[in-house]
Amino acid sequence: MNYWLMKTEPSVYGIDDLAAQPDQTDHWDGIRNYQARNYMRQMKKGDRVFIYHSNVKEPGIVGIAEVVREAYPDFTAWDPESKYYDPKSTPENPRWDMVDVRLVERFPRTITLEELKADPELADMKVVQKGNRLSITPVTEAQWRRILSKL
DNA sequence: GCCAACGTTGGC
DNA sequence: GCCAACGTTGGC
Repeated sequence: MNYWLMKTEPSVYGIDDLAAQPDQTDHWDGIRNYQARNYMRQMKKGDRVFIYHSNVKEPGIVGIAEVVREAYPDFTAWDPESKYYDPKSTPENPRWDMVDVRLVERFPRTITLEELKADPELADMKVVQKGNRLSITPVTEAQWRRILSKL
């Protein structure tokens, strides 16, 4: 099993939106960055994902989801009405993928970016590094446990 | 709202 | 294939 961190802006789609879905399961669409897409393609059923809220007063990790369906074409790229529309992606030759995730746990509090940055053991995490914009990053098992221990 | 960092685009 | 211009991300 592998671990990941996925960023999202709660004003667009947050953990509460995931919680509101039937079976608390939804597809994770809108990834339009090749590196993030490639990470997503590596995700396996059962992998665990930290849900991270960005662009808010207190950015940080708010809960855990689980991969329930591995990468398949992101159909929002084919929809001219979608904000994620990409005319270069077609059903015949899809450029972007998504996965399905199910909410596992909503944390009682946010594990803030500030906390993550303050922990030397987490200095290698992409999310604490300056200028990082990648919305999907791998997390090691040691980092995963370290973060959970903060709750 | 600002702006640094970064990815992508397109002219050459 | 280079690189300037542009758009986006996301912390602050």
